[in-house]
Amino acid sequence: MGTTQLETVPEPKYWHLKTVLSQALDSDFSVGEVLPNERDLAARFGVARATLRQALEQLELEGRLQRRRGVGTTVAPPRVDVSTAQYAWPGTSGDTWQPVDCTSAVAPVAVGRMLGTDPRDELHTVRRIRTTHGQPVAAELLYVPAASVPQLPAAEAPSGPARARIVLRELQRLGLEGQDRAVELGSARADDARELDRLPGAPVLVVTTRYFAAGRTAAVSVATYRADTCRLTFGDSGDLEITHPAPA
Amino acid sequence: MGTTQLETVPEPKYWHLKTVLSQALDSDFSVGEVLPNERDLAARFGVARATLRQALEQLELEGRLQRRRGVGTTVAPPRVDVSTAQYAWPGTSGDTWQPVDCTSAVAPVAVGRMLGTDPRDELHTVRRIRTTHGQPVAAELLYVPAASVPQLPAAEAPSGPARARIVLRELQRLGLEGQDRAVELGSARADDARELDRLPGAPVLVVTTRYFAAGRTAAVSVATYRADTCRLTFGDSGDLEITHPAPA
DNA sequence: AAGTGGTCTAGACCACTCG
DNA sequence: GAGTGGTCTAGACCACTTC
Repeated sequence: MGTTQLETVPEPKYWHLKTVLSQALDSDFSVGEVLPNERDLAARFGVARATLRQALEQLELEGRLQRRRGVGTTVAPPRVDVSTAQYAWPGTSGDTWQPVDCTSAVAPVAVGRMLGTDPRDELHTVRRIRTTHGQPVAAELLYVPAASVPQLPAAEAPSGPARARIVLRELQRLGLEGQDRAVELGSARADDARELDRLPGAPVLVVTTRYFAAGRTAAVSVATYRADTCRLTFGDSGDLEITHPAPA
Repeated sequence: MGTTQLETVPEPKYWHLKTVLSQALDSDFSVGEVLPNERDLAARFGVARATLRQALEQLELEGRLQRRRGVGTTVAPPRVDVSTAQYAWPGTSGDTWQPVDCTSAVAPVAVGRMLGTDPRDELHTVRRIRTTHGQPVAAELLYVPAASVPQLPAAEAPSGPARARIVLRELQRLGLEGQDRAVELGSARADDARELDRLPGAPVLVVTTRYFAAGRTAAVSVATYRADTCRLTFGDSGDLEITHPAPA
């Protein structure tokens, strides 16, 4: 028989450490509890601080821990389920987004391609944020070509949230013919990071939505969700809005 | 007026480095091209190798780079769109999954809770992998309680892919009443990592699907997609392309 | 055997929060 | 000002791929 060499592979220290810590979190800690600081933990496990941090980073990525500079490391609550299932224009009554601002700017190339607009054209760019349980979970930029909101009063428009709401209202005059979503991993840009109360580069789930109306792509939304705290739910087909079939 | 201190914040080196590299990738490199090795790059930018690696890690996370031990760092192709929109039992004709194996094992606690089974019960556990363009993109474990496939021949069943296909076939006898999806960030377990040709701990998008039939949760699937190479698409409502289970 | 990325160390300093 | 996590360094060795 073959000398299979099965698992002679030395497991990296940080990987083993992560497993040990993960079990400790399950058994010896409760949500919100603070862990010993990194220097103490590293000493306790007999590893360098950088190695310990590699384990902590993974646990934070998995939503098990929460680390805040100047404060400490705490046990994170379970991830929040946030729904992305709504089939409607943004700003329709019932959604949980809050308009923050609205500016004019050229779109990123990827967005410009989806909209089929001239890359040099300025678009209405609506900033919205989404919170649940008082915590910010997502920051969004909604790109609306001028052609999609032809009746928008041009010059005398106000700024800030008021202007954002006007653009959303105008958008809703169009008949929504379909929409389209994609999810991918990204890292937070500086402005998104600030809205989400995270450091730049923090891992985020980027949800790109295309809204179709009048036979073309009428708007594109790029929403970045905190990957550490969020689980995105898609109330698929079948009986929509299955809340909780769990027996009490 | 307030001395606002606006942006006195020193940008971290690795963050700036990432920006510079990102622009260089856009202008001076093409897909598949190999970058100089990490020691050279670090020297060229006048930083420690660890700092350079921090920038490379982020770019890999964003799907811009691909790194392989013993080989080098190459410019990654754009992410692949993979659809998760199918409304049907797993294994229905037309899906792109390939059954690999089927074992009996107790489910993870989270899965057990969704199924409402006794945590000590053994479930049929079907292993499948999904490939596109010859590359593995996802590994799945499908958990099927014995109660969901009552007519499954018990003892004399074969093993491997054949057994997996039998379980899938039995499952399709049930009428699918609904399904439910959630997406979150995770890190690859050792077994998934092997199937996905990545190292353990690699970032993955975890898609959890609940299948409802006979008034309860009849099966649960946990699929882990390579976060570096995949964009998950959800062909939402509007014009939906629901593939209904074919009446056999 | 040579060259690559992956892991690990033992330090240092910085930015932030809080009492 | 004390304590925390975040950044950075300059090394070392290991696992893997390729020639």
